[in-house]
Amino acid sequence: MGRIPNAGPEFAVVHLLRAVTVELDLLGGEFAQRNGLHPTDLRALICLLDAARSGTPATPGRLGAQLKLNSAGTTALLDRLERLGLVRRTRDDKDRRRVLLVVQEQAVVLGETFFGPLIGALVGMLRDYAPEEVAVVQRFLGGVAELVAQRRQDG
Amino acid sequence: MGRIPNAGPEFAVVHLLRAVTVELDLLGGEFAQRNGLHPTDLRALICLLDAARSGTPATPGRLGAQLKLNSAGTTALLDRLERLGLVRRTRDDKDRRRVLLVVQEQAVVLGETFFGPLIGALVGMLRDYAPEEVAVVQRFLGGVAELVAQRRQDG
DNA sequence: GCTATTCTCTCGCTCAGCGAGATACTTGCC
DNA sequence: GGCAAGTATCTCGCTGAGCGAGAGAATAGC
Repeated sequence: MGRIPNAGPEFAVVHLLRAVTVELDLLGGEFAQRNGLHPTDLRALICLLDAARSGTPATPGRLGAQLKLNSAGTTALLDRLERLGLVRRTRDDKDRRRVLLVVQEQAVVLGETFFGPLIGALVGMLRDYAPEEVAVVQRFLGGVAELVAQRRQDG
Repeated sequence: MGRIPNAGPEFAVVHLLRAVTVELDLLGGEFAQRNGLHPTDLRALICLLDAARSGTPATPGRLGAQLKLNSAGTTALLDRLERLGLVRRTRDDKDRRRVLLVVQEQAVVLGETFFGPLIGALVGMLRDYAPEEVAVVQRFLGGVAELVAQRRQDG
């Protein structure tokens, strides 16, 4: 092909990064399928668990925006999650137009089943890294996240 | 929450890694939509471009296996890609049961449009890193890819 | 009170992907 | 050679995720 230059450690990093995301996607997809849910459901669960952890109130609107679903798709998604007993809808008494999403215990367990071992393995791997090296990795990942987020904004 | 321990630089790395994959997924999805194709189509394109680059002959069967699609889904995917002029099907004269997938110039251009700027930005970012630091990042990403791939095999 | 707006849900639709099975070609065994 | 078994791809009918349009319910601003 030869249009995209393709040599040197920088390009190795790019390729590895892509390989990592592909592998993680596939892992997530397989886990989702084993547990009778769809990749979107798993992503939704991640968002909801993150929101719960950070104390942000979760609502259908917010979730739909994060996942780039329209309202109809979001409703269908929540119907699935509620049917599986992972989430419960509650009316917000402060603003009764809103629905608050309460993550159920089972969802936490599920998230743990998926991420727990992964985190464990990763932490184990990082034990072989010196603190400065961990800091480098951290700086790099932060940079990539920022860079990609910026590209998304530029459209 | 509190079940998943959640402090220290290792956990920052885990969270960043997840954030990166989520952002990259979303970026890919948005790019796909802008160009009238689906996330799966983009992933297929990546596989096909990789195969072309490495000289591996691409066939529907191989592609379907990589993307975890069954044969019907793979056929539909290729119909889309062919209709868009990104791929052409050719009979293999060595084994006339097979179909060889030829990536069209337009697909290369498309891949470049997506990855080119991203690679450029990443390479730019890596200019601020010392060679040893790039090596650390490389080692880390390689380790993660291997780790995830292994987890996928254990099922 | 009345209109704007905001948040969620319902309805009808399109189309990606699945399971089952058809089709075409190759390989191996007699 | 000819027939059975195996392999690669495609066709058909279906399920269901997600979209667009718009309805319903509650709030905010005048």
